[in-house]
Amino acid sequence: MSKYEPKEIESKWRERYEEKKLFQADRDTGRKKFFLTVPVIYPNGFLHVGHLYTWTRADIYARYMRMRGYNVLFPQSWHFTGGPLVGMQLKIKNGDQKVIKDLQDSGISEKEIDDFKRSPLNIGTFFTKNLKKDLSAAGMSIDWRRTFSISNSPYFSKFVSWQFNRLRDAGLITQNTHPVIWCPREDTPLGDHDRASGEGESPEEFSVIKFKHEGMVLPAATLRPETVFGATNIWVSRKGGYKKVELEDGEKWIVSESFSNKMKYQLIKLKKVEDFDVGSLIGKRAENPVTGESIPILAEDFVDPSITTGVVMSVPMHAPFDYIGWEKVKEEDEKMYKKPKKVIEVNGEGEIIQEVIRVYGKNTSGLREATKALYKKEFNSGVMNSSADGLDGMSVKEAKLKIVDMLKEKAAYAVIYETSGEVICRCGARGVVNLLENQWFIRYSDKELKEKAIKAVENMEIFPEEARAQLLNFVYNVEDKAAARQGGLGTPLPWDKDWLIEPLSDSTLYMAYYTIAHILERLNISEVDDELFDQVFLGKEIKHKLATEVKLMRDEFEYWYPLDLRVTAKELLTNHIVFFIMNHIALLPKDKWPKRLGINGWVTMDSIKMSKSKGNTLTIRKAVEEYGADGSRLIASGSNGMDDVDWSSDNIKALYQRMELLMDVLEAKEGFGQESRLIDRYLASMKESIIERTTAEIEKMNYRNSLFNSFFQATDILKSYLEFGGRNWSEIEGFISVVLKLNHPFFPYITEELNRRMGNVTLLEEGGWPDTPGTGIDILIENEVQVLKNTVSDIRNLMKLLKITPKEVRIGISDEAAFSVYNAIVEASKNTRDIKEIRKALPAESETVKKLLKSPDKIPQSNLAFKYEFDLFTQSKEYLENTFKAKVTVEVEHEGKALPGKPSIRLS
RNA sequence: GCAGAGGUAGCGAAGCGGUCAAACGCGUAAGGCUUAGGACCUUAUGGCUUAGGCCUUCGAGGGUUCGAAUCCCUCCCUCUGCACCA
Repeated sequence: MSKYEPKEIESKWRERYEEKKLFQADRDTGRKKFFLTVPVIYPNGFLHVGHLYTWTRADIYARYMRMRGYNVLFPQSWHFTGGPLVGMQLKIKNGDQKVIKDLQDSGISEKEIDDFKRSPLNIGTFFTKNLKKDLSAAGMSIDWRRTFSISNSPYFSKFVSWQFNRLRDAGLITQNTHPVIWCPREDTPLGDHDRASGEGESPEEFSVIKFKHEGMVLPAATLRPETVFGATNIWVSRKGGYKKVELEDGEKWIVSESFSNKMKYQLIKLKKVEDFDVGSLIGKRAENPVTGESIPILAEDFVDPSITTGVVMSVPMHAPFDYIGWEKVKEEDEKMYKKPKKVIEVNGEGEIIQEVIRVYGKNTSGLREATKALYKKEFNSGVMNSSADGLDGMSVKEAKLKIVDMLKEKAAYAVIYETSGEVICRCGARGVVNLLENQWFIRYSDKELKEKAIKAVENMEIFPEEARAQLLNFVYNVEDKAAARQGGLGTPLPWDKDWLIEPLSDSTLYMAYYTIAHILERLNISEVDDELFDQVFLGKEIKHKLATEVKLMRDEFEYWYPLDLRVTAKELLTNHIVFFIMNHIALLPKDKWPKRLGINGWVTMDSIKMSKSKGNTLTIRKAVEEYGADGSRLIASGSNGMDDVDWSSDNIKALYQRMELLMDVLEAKEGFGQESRLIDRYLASMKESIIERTTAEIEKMNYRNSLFNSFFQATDILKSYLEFGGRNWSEIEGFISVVLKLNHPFFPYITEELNRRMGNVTLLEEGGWPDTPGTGIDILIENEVQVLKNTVSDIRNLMKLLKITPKEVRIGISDEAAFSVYNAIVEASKNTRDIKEIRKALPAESETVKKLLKSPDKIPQSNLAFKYEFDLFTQSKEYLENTFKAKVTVEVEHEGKALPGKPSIRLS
């Protein structure tokens, strides 16, 4: 048994590839080009095999296209923009043990960690260096000469500035307010990764309805303003302090102390703040601005003064908490407390409020669930009833919009923001919503841009096809995107240097930058300006000081662009991919728009998505160490489309085992000869069939199907060939050589090694993809081998059934006449399954005809050949005798049980 | 709710109008190989069956067809996304 040692062999080939600079792609107008990219990497940790999945999918395509003769450019770069690197630096500096321990655990030295404290860039450069090593070790055929770091390259910053200036020229930049979650202590935006808890929470818009009480406003915050018709009372809390605040316009609001502190973040300016005894309100009454009703003000424990205003309107029939509250107070004060009424009807539901409370229970978490369920139900299928004066018969969705107008008209409406759940900063402070003023947006909502984008997506090639509908939906719904922020790393907005362009917005067009990076970054930075980029990317007349270089870059861009394939995981479909497409459309002419997308799912480990936060990662480094690059790359064949795939080391073992089978065959070369048999045709035919199928699948990035054919099927077929007595070395050699080529994109090293062991001197890169005219495909022999396999299994069945071990197996093959009847029936049945019709096509009635036409729906669709069937069985006698340890005779049967494709079997 | 995907043997997963009782893999069982175990190889794995047969299956129910896991209708269920977070 020849054991394969990935480590040595892989590094041997890697060195050779590097020496020969096989992955460096230069402009070559004599060759067709293929340009593909994967997203830039955020270098704040090691990559895991979840990432490897995406990269390998791209690399396979790169290698495939290279074998097809294309000049393939596959570059890779880094993304430093935003908060994570800065955040990590701060955490290390502050001695965050978890972060430090993680770094130590992944083998990073104290000296390096110390280095990280000094600058976030040190972290980035450390990881870029190491990640580059890991990706190369995993066999990525990347041209590293064109690499850059977004937010760590002044040249790239010039490029982004140019991009934003041009977006602004096109009227696609606008300014507006924008809510973000904010740490009031550190006075910075509070991104997910900076949170001790509350990951995924986002700002939520609340309506404030102004209830009036003695010249003061009780601002009740709600997500469901349409239920105001059913308000029975106002709740406040006894737990927190309240304030009376005076707004700029003179309105006096009673709000919780906590809210009074947050109002400045919501751009509500306060003239005066004074303590207020909320107890003095209890039992008093407030006026509902919509209905004019006077309702009591009561205290209730479930009101949390730290959320929104600390003032809540009670709508018992539409809010489980309120319902429970009402049940408590209704006895006490019957006369001041009117009976609650329903204002929303849900078709087919009766007392829905009681129902949800019954189902979910009366404890706090139950009521929370009940609230969610009720909101969902009423929002989606609720209709306002006659208690909602003016909105009667309107769906809740409509009513929600309408009530806002009504409230505005009565000057009883305001908007505030609150976090959708509790967010705690790592510094310990509770996050608030900050309504940022003058935030810069990219206007992705622009109608013309959207229309173009939709057309572009419709015309793009997308693998898998399912992703298209989703993507169209996202493009259709995309809104303006806040494009700049304060803090972190990034390129300043060219016209407003206080703002830094945020990570999703500075990485929409960088694929174009790859085409020129290696030239641009050699120039004198002070000479790199907007005109230069206009001339390179937009084809403006070249009259730059650096005209020679500009011309060079223009040529590069013209040669390499458009981007032929973008490969990403599915989570980027909703944001990055949309922005990427729209920026291309906004800035570049149509012939430079992206052509193809490849979307994939995630990698799971025991069915849980692999991610750093879940702690179930296997780094690329470790995977390659343990399983070899080829073995690790097997992950790419996990799925055809966007399905998630599970990391399985069992499959990797199976891969190497099968590869070793090929090695064994190669080593046994001396045992084979030139003897030519019928089964050779089978191997030759299957070789071409496999080429055809594999090519069709790999072309569409259906790697699961592709590998199934090119490797697992192929090795099975070779096994069958040998079993059935195939001995022709040149057939075997030709077959294995094709198998190696077809699998080279997946497993570059081991295929390269085996190719060498076959005595081939040329590298597979130069060998080319094994195209086939398909003329060698002989479907008859493929069918007949199947007949042989079926017959073997039938014999086994019979032996079991009869409980005998035969001394002799006699196999009867139908005569030639029967085969021509059979084929005539097959042909005829392609047009009709009407037995009478089929009979018409046959020369004469016979036993064979009768048997074959017994059940017309069972007539196979494949033709058979007498000569093949007879010869195949005859030539396989040795194999059959070995298998059954019995004498085997094969004879032609003129009258008997035998049917074409179903030889008769007699055991004795 | 909207949008997308999907429900197939113990499990994972193909098949998407006709050799389908359903590829392939895992699991399980038997045999071989081994001192033994593992690995590996072979075979079996819906039910019944002493000559290759029959019966019931592809979420449920209807329909179209000579023929349906595959097409159409209705229903039930599951998963993913609905953003400004990288």
